[in-house]
Amino acid sequence: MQITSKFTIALHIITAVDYFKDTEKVTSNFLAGSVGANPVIVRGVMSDLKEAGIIDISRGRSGITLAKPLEKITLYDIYKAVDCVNEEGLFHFHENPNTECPVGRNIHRSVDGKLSSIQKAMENELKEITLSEIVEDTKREILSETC
Amino acid sequence: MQITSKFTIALHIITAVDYFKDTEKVTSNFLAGSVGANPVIVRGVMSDLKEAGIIDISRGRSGITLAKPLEKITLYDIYKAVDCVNEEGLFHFHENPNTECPVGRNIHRSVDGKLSSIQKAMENELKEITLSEIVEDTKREILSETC
DNA sequence: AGCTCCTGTAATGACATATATTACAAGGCG
DNA sequence: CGCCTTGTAATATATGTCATTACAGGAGCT
Repeated sequence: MQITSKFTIALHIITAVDYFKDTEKVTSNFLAGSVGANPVIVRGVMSDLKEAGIIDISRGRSGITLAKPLEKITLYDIYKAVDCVNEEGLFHFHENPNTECPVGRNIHRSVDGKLSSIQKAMENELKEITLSEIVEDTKREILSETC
Repeated sequence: MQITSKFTIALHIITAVDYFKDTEKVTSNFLAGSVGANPVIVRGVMSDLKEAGIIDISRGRSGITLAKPLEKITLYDIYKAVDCVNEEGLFHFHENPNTECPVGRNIHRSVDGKLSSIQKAMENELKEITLSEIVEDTKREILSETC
């Protein structure tokens, strides 16, 4: 079980949009080349990010730009935008516990709250990290390569 | 993306083993009836729990017993036992970032640590909850039914 | 205005994973 | 010894992810 790679692709896209904004025309094809994925996948992620108000997209020859400053974009925003986890939650409860069994009838109620508080704990961590940290770290890595 | 239902099935199994230990012969078939899943699935989870030293299984006519007191079993133990998340981690990094692109070459390094600290945060929450809480809560729910 | 480049999106296929199901071998308890 | 149970392989189905092809439609450039 793993969270869809659309999540890390989104991080890659935003980082690349910022990094190349002055030197390249940033399009889905360009990004697909950097990410190593199919342009259609990249467009799908772009679409999610646009809906979430994180990037702006223009159809002509302009390319993609950030709609917010990097410090105002958190990992949680991305996580929500690309729909990492569905409405049922991170944990998948088995579907058909037997309602004729006292345990089967009640385990769901007794466990649900605990599981969603665990999920919330993870989501709160996601809210603590902004894209500016990721972009800064990546730039630092790039600089230290050349030494 | 969701964590396999083997996790909640394991919680159900342990709760039922404790709840029925004095009144029923607890076998994979009996448990499968309560869980509402196939006996083979239940045996698979049982097998995982046995390997992790959480339950004891005998093949004869005995059934299943807990190998540890409930207070010493945490959700994290179960999570590890049923292999909810593989070695690569909770997040799935896209496989082929372009090494000829400075961003593609470095994003992995810059993001990895952050993602694994988020995963750890969730796992730490799992360590905080013991099976005795779950069993107690379930029993409380069962009692409050009859009012 | 027209051309070109780009995004938006549907349709399809390959592949992996989750769960169900059948079937049978093998081990322990009475 | 015989029965009941677990252990496990093989197979089927459903679902989800990602790749790929194809094409319609919008935006800017000339």
